[in-house]
Order: sequence, then structure tokens, then C-alpha cells
Amino acid sequence: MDAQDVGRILEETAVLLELKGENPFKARAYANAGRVVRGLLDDINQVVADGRIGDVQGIGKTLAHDITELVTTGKMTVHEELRRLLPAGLLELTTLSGLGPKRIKAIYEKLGVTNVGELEYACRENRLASLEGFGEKTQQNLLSAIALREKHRERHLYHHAREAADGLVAVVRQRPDIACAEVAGSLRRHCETIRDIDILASAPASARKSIMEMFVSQPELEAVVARGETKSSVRLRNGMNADLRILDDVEYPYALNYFTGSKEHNTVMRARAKERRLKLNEYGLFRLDGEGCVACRDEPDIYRALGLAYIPPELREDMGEFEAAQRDALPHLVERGDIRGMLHVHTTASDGVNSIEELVTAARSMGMSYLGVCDHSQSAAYAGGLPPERVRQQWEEIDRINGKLDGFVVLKGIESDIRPDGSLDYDGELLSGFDFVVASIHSKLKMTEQEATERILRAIRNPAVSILGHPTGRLLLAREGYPVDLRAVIDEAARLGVAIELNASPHRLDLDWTWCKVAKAKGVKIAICPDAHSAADMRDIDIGVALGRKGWLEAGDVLNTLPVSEFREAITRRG
DNA sequence: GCCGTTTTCGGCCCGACTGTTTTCAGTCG
Repeated sequence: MDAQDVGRILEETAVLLELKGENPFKARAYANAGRVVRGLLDDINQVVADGRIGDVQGIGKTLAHDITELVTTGKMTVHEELRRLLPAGLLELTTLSGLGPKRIKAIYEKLGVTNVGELEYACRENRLASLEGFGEKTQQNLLSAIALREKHRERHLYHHAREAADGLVAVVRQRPDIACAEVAGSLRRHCETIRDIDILASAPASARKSIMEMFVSQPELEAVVARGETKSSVRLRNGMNADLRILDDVEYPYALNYFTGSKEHNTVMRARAKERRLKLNEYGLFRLDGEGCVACRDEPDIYRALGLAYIPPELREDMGEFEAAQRDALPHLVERGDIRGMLHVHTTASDGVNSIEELVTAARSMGMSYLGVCDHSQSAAYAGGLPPERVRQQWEEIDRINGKLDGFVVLKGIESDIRPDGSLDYDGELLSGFDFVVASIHSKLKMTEQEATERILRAIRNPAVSILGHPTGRLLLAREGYPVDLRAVIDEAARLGVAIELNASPHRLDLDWTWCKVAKAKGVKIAICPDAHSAADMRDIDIGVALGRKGWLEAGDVLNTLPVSEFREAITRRG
């Protein structure tokens, strides 16, 4: 059991406690413990084994006992009891926007609603409107929230799919008779949300039956949907479907290309083949006149045969990649190793779980040469935003730390709230003391497009602002972003020399990859930032890079690939 | 449930918004 598992169960316990109507502070203690556990730098199993878990700030006697029980037995009594007491469907109700623990408790107790389906039915029967504390509008809003959820029902966030898929591929690769195995489909194309996991493997026909046997009998499966010698489908415990296809070595590159897609990309590929009197499908590239097929050892061979430079999977959306490949003008996509600065990282000063020094250690181990601390600003009171005097304290701390560091720099940043009128919540003097300012919207999200756009434009015109944070505020599969005229924002950012964030949190991935290309074309630099609230979250930078690549970004388009001296220059140029 | 202490209880994050009410509870960030 790892820290993420423990964190998840602690957080679920917190939600269940709230639903039960327990002391909200008790619930918060569990939620907080979950967060703290996820941020532990040492292995949780080791910390528990050493008896050090109770020494961790935020974990007292009871939680130390509960966590120890969980780590050693895989179960936690408090959690088990709560799950026995409350219908499992109540948990999913908490994912609906506008519905918190109090209201869920009310509809459960007064209307007997135990899951989303029953809630929808109750709304349609107009039973919520007559419930005390509820009304017509709330009922309508809940129906909209359910509809939004329905729309995203079968999709999953990139990092969840990635983790599950990598695990499955590792299992398949353990078999010595497997020549190749990799993830195909939308995950290979770095799409931000994924429906199914597609895995392709090549193995001799004689070995396929036993490989499939092994695949469908893994313990992590919820159900086996289909099982055959060339294709099996399974449903994972996390609700995802995963397909494994096994082919022979000769077919493998064609199948990999076909099952990676996108559908639109494949259509163009087949058309190009046809122009060359060839036929492309998942089994090969066949000659239409004469016989036989064009032998391709790998995907680059296929592209070459069609007169194209090799197109990386993440660009295969039929969004300009063919024209570029034909002219041999494909971008040299940014790589994780190009990133030198870890920007937009929260510390214990606001709502992060690690200290600056801990974050420095982690960032260095990830090959970074600078860290941009960005806690919340003062109006984000919910997140422990920093009033001016605490900002100055943090600056002193950063100076102290920098004095001890060699070959690494901590930069003084802030994630400054953009107020509804577009102003920032510190005065100009304080703002000018930061090395850089990320300006983000966190409140009053319901705006017309015009309001949102003007609010953002005014914010980035503030000369202190270097980076516009998560520009649409979207939460993938959960909340649409505010409507904003991104073209106008990008144009203004280009004029001013302000960078735009590609927030690498797998829940945001905002700026959307489709707009990265637009920003790049206008010369707007993109800052790929993890928006990390712990040292572990900094690994999300990988996801940000994956999406940046999908958005055609090259190292030169990404602000934090610059060495620190050039980074400083780039962000102070606007004075 | 955790923490800190003027140590064994009292406070714990808070301001804005929404939709309900007719002064405020619930939710959100």
C-alpha cells in the first residue's frame, strides 16, 4: 500500500464522516492527514514501521493508530464502519457541483436518495423543490450538474489512465515470449482524457493463448468483458476498460499505427496510400497493382513509404501534421529534460504540504536548476493566502536558503488572485518585490465571456504580471472553464510579453493543447507548471510536457526551459 | 481528531456567492 492509497482512504473517510454529520473538524483532520500522507518524502510503510507516523504534523494518536492499521492490514476500522453505515452511492454524489455533505445528508434522510440516478429521478419528479432549504433553482442546477457528469461518464483523466496502462503493459512485458508491447490509442496521443486503454503486443501465435490467460486473470480486474486469442477486453477496478491485442511481429507496426489513430489521422494516411496505389490497414501496406506489401519494420518506415517524415503520436490529429511532415517541418518537440525550472509550487506557507527546503531537494533530484515558489496571495483566505507581512517573511527565508545553495536558485514568486475587477490583491510596491507573479482567477467564476476576458486583460496589463495562470479555470470532467476569448488574451499577452501557463495538474491541463499552438504562433511563451501542492505533485510536470508536446511546443516556446539568468531576463523585460 | 497551551479545553480558514429565505445555511475556492 503506497501513500496515494492511504491518502485516498483517509480522504474518503473524511467525506463519509461529513456525510454522517460528524464534527466537521474531525472530518477535516482526516482530510488533512490524507494530504499530509501524500506529501511524505519518506516511504509511508517505512515511516509506519519505524513508529514515526505519529511524529508527523497533523497526525495525532488516533490517526497514527488508524494509519498503522491501514498500512499493516490493508483496512481501517473507522473507514470500514462508515462504509457499512452509509450507502456507497452517497460518495459519488459529492462529485456533483453544488452538492455538499449537508445537502446530501438531507436528501438521503428525507427523500431516501442514495445515488446519482435516484437524485436525478427525484429532481425530475420535482421532489427537491419542495424540500426545506432547497428550491426550484437548486433542482435545476443539480440536473445540469448530473447532465455534465453524464456527458463525461465514460472518460478518465490522463494520469489515471497512464498509471493503469503502464501497469498493464509491465505485466504483459514480463512474458519472455512478448517481442513488443505498448500503449496505443488516445493515451499514446497524449489526450487529456481517455475512454479506453488500448494495448498492443506482438508474440508468436503459439504463445498467445497463455498470454491472454494471464492477462484476464490479473487480480486488479473487476470483470472480463471478452477473451480471445487475438483480443481480450477487461474492466478494471477503477472503471476503465482495457483491450489487449496480440499480433505477429510483421503486422505489429501497422496495427500500432492504426490503433493509435486518431481516426481523422488514419483517414488521411489511407488516402495518401491510395494516391500511391497502395492500401493501408491494420495488417499491412499492400500494393494495389501487382502483389505483396511494402515491408515496414516500424512506424517511421510506414511514414517514409507515404512520403512523410515520422509524425510523433501526440501530433496525429489531422491538425496540420501532414503538411508539416511533407515539408519536413515538423516541430522538434519539447522534452522533459529541457525543463530547467519548476515554477508555481505551493509551500506550507499557504496550502502546500512541504517546506521550501524539501521542495528544493525534490526539484534538484528531478534535474531542475531553479524553483519558483508561488503560494496563494492574501485574498485566497481559504488556502492560507499570504498577507504582506508573511510575504516578507517568506522572502527572508528564501534569501537565507539561497545563501546556502550552490548551483540552484529559489525564486520569489506568488500566485496572485485576480479580483473580479481585474486588479491584483497586493499593491504595486509589494508586487515589484517578487521575482515573478503568476496571476490566476479563483473566485467569482460565473462570468460572461466579455467579463472574463476584460478581467484577464486588465490583470495581464499589470506590469508586475509575468505569467497568466490556468487561463480558463476548467476542471477536466468536472467543471467547464469560464468562457473567455482566448484569442484576445493571447494577442494581448503577445503584445505585452506575458507568458501563459500550461497548468500541468492532470485535473486542469489549462491552457488547452489546441491553444498552445495558437500561442506559439503569436510568439507567446508557455510556462509549463505543476501547480504542485507537494513535492510528489511536481511529477505532474511530465503530464504538462506531454500535453505541451501535443500542442506542438518546442523547447524554445517554453519559458521554463531557459537557464535561470535568461529566465530572469525574460520575465523582467517588461518592467 | 489535532494542536497548543495562560495544559486537558477551545479553536480549528474565511469571504463571497447563491438561493433560499426575509436573515442565513450551504457551497466553493
